[in-house]
Amino acid sequence: MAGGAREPGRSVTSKVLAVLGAFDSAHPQLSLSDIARRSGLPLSTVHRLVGQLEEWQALSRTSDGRLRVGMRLWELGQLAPARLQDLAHPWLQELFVTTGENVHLAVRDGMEVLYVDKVHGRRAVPIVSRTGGRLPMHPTGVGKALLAHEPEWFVSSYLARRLERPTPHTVTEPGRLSRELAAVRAQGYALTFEEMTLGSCSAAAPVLVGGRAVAAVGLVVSSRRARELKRLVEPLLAAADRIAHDYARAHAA
Amino acid sequence: MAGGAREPGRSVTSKVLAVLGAFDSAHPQLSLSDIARRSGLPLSTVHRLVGQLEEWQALSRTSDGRLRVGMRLWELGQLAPARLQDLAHPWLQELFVTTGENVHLAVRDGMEVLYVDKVHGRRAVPIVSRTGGRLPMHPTGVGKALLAHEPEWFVSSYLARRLERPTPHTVTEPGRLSRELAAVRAQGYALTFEEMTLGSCSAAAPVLVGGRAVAAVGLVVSSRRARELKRLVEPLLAAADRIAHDYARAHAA
DNA sequence: CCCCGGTCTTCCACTGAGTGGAAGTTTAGT
DNA sequence: ACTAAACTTCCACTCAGTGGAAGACCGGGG
Repeated sequence: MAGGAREPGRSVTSKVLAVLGAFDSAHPQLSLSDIARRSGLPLSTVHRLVGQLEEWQALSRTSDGRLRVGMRLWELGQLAPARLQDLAHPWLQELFVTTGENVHLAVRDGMEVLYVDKVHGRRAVPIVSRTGGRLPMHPTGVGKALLAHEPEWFVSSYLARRLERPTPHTVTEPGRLSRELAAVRAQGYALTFEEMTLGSCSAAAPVLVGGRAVAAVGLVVSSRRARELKRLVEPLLAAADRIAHDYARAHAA
Repeated sequence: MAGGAREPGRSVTSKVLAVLGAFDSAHPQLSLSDIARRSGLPLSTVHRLVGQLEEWQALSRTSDGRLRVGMRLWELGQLAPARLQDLAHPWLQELFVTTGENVHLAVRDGMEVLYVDKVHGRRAVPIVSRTGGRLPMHPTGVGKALLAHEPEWFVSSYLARRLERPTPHTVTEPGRLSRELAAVRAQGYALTFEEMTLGSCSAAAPVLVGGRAVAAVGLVVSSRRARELKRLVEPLLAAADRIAHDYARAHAA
């Protein structure tokens, strides 16, 4: 090779995955050189790999020539274990119908919440979360609901890190946060007010199976209508409960 | 190499993709040797690739040790162009609320329909389609709605092939099928009765933008309640229309 | 007009990552 | 205990992948 295999030798597969990994919810479309930068691979290598991925429709081009995840990957992604979503969706559905608000389902992944399903109507509040998206745990309702039911050691290692502060209302002080989590455990649900986005607030309940929170259901409403959240807590808890019930039954079988 | 590079030399990337491509909606979980068989790659190669993919959580193991698409790929898939889904979802939502039936959205991909979104309640009929799933066009409502608005040459090449016959009610005779398509064009929607699955029937309407069917909206109900479909056609057409309207507006911008 | 900063594409000589047949190991079924 | 199938490991060979560099392309501003 001219430049030749200088690198100690990463496997090709890991390079392919590095290219794909360059995409995330904050960067859904990238130029060739963006990918090279973000993956740390030489441009010529990225160029070749992208070409091959494009051929298979794992990546596709936007109208302005940038790259984005292709239909083929979406299709593949749909095959991922969907037990939780499948069984929860009808209940989210029902919750949406009774409340008319943004409804979503999230699980914990690492130190973040991962949104796995969402039901929303037309006049929904502009909402940050997106199916497949991630957010930190402490400023979100679902995040708090999940965090409150994690073991002690997990919570303290979460709090030990520097916590992001997306709005002035975000609670980042460890002492106050753990008192809040205790309250969430006690009352069975979490409330947030403009802690993630100015203009919206949320209520969330954990889906508890055998004492563990396997997921959380959240409602997001405009902060003008924050007082209405109280009214919505009951159906929210009911939905979380139903999902937990179905989940437990599905796992017994 | 012991056996060594006998093959003329496919790129590693293509092998990775061949492994992923072994998964489809009919085969969401596969054993190592299933993958080898389906991808045509030697077992030892598959073994290594799968190991690397697993490490990255592109694949994961089921409880019984078989492989399935991992969370990471699902997440990635969520980044795929979702304009259509995003804009259609609220209307599907609304259609579900007014009808209470299985609602889904499909597009044409090649000679098949690809289901891209679905809203369903609890007491839904067991339904074959699944988000990300594919079905042939002629036995499904959405398929007929889409096919009816394809250009002449496409329809004839579709009809020229040997058509599957999943139930005794499936219409496969080219003459009769093209007469049906003409009727669909004339009345603006398609009806099917147990053509794909015994026990369920459907109504579907194309989402027409500039004379082209960019997608189709479908309703599936139990065949016992087939007569009720008539009543549901009106909201169905309305939903398809709204989606078409939003779509056209989004594309103008 | 030309030059500059950026992005994308092509080239090519070298070499180690990938290869796959075969042998060994574990698992399941009879 | 025997058989068959699925899985894992091994290893010598070699070609697919490599990446630096040079070239093409595209605006935009002097």
